[in-house]
Amino acid sequence: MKDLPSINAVAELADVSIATVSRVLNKSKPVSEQTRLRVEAAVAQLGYRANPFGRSLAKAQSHLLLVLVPDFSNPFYSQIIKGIEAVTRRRGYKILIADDSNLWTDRAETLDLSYFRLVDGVISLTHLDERPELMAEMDTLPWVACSEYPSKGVVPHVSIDHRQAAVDAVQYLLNGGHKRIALITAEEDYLWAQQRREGYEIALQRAGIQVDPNLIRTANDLDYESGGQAAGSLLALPELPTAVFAMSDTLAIGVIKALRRKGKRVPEDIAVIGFDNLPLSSVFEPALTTIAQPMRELGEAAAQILLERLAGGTSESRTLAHRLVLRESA
Amino acid sequence: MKDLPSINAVAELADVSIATVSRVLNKSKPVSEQTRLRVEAAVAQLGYRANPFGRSLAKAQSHLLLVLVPDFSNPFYSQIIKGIEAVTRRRGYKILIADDSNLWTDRAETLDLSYFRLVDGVISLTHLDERPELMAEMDTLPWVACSEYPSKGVVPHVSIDHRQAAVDAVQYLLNGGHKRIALITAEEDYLWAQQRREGYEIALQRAGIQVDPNLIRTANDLDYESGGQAAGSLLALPELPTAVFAMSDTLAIGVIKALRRKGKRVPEDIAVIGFDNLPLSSVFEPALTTIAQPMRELGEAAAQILLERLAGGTSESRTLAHRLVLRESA
DNA sequence: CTGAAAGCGCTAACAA
DNA sequence: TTGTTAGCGCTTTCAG
Repeated sequence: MKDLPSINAVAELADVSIATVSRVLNKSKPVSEQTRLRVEAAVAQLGYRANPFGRSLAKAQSHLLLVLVPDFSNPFYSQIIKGIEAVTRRRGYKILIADDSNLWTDRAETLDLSYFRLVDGVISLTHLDERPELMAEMDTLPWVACSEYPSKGVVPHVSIDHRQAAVDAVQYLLNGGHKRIALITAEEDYLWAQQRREGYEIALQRAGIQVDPNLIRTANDLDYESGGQAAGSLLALPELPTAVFAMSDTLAIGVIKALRRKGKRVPEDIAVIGFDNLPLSSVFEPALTTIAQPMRELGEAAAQILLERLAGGTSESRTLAHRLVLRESA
Repeated sequence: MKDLPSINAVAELADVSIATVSRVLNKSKPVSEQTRLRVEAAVAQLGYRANPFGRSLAKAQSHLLLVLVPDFSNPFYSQIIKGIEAVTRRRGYKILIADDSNLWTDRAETLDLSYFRLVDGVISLTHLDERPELMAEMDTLPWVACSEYPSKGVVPHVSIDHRQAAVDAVQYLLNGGHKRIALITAEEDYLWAQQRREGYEIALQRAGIQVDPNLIRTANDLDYESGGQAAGSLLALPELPTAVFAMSDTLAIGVIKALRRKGKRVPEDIAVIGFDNLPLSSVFEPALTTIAQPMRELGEAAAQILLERLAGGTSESRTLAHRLVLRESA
């Protein structure tokens, strides 16, 4: 394409040394008003912008951040990333997004590890246990986990209290008089899935209700169809549940559609409660009763922690508040 | 954090020159079996991975691509990006995503132009007319536009035939006997909005129906509420339309909800047709009749064109096929 | 306040 | 087949 001016061109035009140009560009040392103006004029005239590779090489930092995400077309994650973006951009960082989803399906492909030489830090929304090649990079760079975090270890993380949130959801159903409450869970690789399941069990036990394994289904994925399948298998039960706690709004919607197709009314015959409070959950009919996660804030908080660490600080993990949102489905 | 080994460390350990190390790393020149093995052993032992900044500086290319997107949490765009990611990752490129949405609302903020010094090429999904600071970068780097493209100029682009797609949608309604067909359009900055509107007008004219400006509403945004508002104002009309063509599925859903709230049945009282075929359009009830855009393929094609250009080739613009998807809403 | 020069980690031309 | 060396564009001592 076109050859771009380098710092040398600027120095020459302004009749100063490249060191001086660097100083005015970075305000790293005092420069006399007069030469500063000359340099600025030269910069403007040439349309000069620094080559980031030269800079990164010299300073050993790139102002690039890596966001590791299981699937960024999932609205839950994309909201979080919005939050991350908003705070990092303001501080002059750019984000590199690595979508991990191909990696799960396609065992052959593994995350290109050169990502980690490129960035100053990483925010991970993905599952890390059993990913030693990723965990190894935690000695190399500052990490922060968001929403999902390694079960053991010392990575600072931001998330809601999934266990308590699940207790709240199930308690709400119990308060409504439900006794046979089904659970649609996701693959329990994810820590949040385990914790929500625990919450489900705790709430039932507190109410003196025995956990019935027949009422628990594991969805293959987090999409509508998986929810529908799980609901279908629930409908085969001799005695039906009167309520369903689905671990995500997308699952809940799949469940509701499947129930309706079989002639069940929601919430009259079977109540359904979801999780996440995605934008579409208020649009779907019946509007979803669900646990709201503060997605944008999760992302913002994670970014803030990372940025502070990058600045030499040492911020800690945070737990943000969830909220029970009452609508029509339960 | 931790100091990472450089190419020097490898060279020393393998007892060769750094040039040789570089050669085995890049397979750029023949190296004897024996020394190659020594180098590889050293690399493995040290866990060496090349510093991308050194490499980029020397080769003047980064294997980074920029994706400019109006709002990546919009499922339409995130599907496209999935397509882009899939093909670029396979070729060893990483993508940097710049979300333009803050820029529209927040006039103060403007896209950090240093993005363009960092990447080898750019794929733009965003509106470029009236963005001279962006257009200027087209002389600097290879660009390809996807879905949206500059009205004039020479950027290769990938999209569907929006005009024809709109004709198809409206024709379908006409075939169903509709004569009063409303249009919910979006801000017509976007070329696709203009073209779809043209398609709407063409189809009506061909049917000998006069375009009635009273039946046309411009939504403020592409979200549910905007669709609802537009529908609300349509309902104030003395004579109601019998069908609505909404320029996106999200608008269509907003429209349907607003109509229902006013006691109108869809499609019996008013038929509604959408555009895009987002995943949720088949889940919503009534399931949306809509024009399907091949989102993933759009992204893949755009990425292929860019990659070929980067490789010295000269691929051209492509128009992909759309598809009318008949479901329940019209 | 300014300039010369070393060095960041790598590639590639040139020599051997 | 291998090594030496000159950059790539920038930041940062170190002198002055």
